[in-house]
Amino acid sequence: MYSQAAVSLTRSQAAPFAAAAEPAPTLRDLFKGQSAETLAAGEALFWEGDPAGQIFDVISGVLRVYRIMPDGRRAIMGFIHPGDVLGVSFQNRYLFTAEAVTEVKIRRFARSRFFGLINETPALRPQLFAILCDEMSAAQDQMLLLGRKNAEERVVSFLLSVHRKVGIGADIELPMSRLDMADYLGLTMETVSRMMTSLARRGLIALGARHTVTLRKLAALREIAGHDAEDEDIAAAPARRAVWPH
Amino acid sequence: MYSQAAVSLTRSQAAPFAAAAEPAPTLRDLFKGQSAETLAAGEALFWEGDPAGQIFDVISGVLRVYRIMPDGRRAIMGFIHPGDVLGVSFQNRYLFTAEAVTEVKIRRFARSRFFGLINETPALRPQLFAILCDEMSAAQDQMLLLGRKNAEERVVSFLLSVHRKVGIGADIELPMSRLDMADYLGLTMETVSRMMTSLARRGLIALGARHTVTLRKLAALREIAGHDAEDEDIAAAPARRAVWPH
DNA sequence: GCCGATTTGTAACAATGTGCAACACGCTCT
DNA sequence: AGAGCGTGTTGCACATTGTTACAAATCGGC
Repeated sequence: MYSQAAVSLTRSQAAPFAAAAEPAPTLRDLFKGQSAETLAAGEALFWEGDPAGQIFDVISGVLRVYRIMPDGRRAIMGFIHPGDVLGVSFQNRYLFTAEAVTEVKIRRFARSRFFGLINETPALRPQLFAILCDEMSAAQDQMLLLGRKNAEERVVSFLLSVHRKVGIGADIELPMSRLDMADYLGLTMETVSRMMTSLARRGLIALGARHTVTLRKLAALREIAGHDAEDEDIAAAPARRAVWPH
Repeated sequence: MYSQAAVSLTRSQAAPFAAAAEPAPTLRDLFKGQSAETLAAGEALFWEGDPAGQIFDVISGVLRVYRIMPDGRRAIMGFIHPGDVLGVSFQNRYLFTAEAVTEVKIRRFARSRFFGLINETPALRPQLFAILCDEMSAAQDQMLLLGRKNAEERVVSFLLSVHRKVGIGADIELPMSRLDMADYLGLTMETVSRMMTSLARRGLIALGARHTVTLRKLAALREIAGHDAEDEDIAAAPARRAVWPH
């Protein structure tokens, strides 16, 4: 579940590098030696405009990344989950703020060292490229959602994408607030709430404890979301192999 | 003017590579040897789902890149201008259709060869990275626009971004139709039309021949667009130097 | 330079989503 | 267990944008 700036490597690194001379390192291996840090819910990891000095491996918890307009309007560009790498696609400065939604555990890595290793290690380059392509792909999905889907479609698309990313059976956890969802989906808190209620009333979902939702009729939900969303599992999986394009 | 998948290198390649042993090649130099092709207005360069076999250097003309929903709704992800490189940020397949808005001249380059050269030529790698970062940055701007700006702000932001990209003095050319603009801005043709009329009535812009607009009060327009847009000239320019992050 | 086709502009009306306010629910603290 | 607070829900009036329909302007041929 992200539209931006972070991409799960659990899949992207799945490519077979058996042919390489030494055991091919994966990007996430780089973080192995780094010590873990903990952020409390609500704490910022970095701010829009900060010099982009580090990249981050998310071990646990969820973050939101967002930009704010001068008058206070907020647009959340994505939610960052465990397994995602955050802060890669910047040149000089971070272009959004990253903030913990829940308690979060991360590992840091200096960008200079990161790009030094990329430069020295051919096997890492397709993986970096894969991250950036996946980010773009997610951003495109989000532009389609924001530009052309109605409120219900947006909410359902969101639920399905969370389900795909971190769903356990038919249940999903939504650790973020309704306001976070609204700022991600280009809606208001109230509209999100109304859509959730409406979906529940029709038996498409069931609202459990606070942040838990059960997707009761996956097929119907996919129908509403309009292609993409969950089908991507099949459609996009091949594209996630981290092999240099050929 | 793009939100997606293509980035001008005229700026990105500006970094001084004087220190390099041999004259450092720039990405766009790669296309030098390729023969130019012409597309008529309305012709597609490639389709969403096609195997991503080539990248393209746009010499002249404008293209639109878009995705279509099963029911026909269309979301334009960006407009591609001369100097942009198109088709880079894909793994296996193109994720959108690219179609000529005007007559277009392009040069092709096989992706396999492209990435081979990237692998062999360290100086090209920061440039590729810069392209991808600029694409992400543009996509983020667009998500903010689609998620949180109203119709007037969207239209003004668009006019300013066209002005920044290809404006001559206060005049801009809008080769695309109102429908194209609408599908790019998440609005309807009629709303775009209304906003343009309203801006003209208030003297902020002047509507010339069909596809020509004069920005009469830049300051006021920038105020409406809400930060970003045109200020980026100053803010983002440093980020466009194609140096490997350090 | 004229004619038909296409695109754009305008206006009346409808619908979706918003804004506000009241209220309910659930969690935490004591 | 109960008070208090933050968060979520719901109803209603309203605004912005979408729809529909039609008029006007522009373009592309001939």
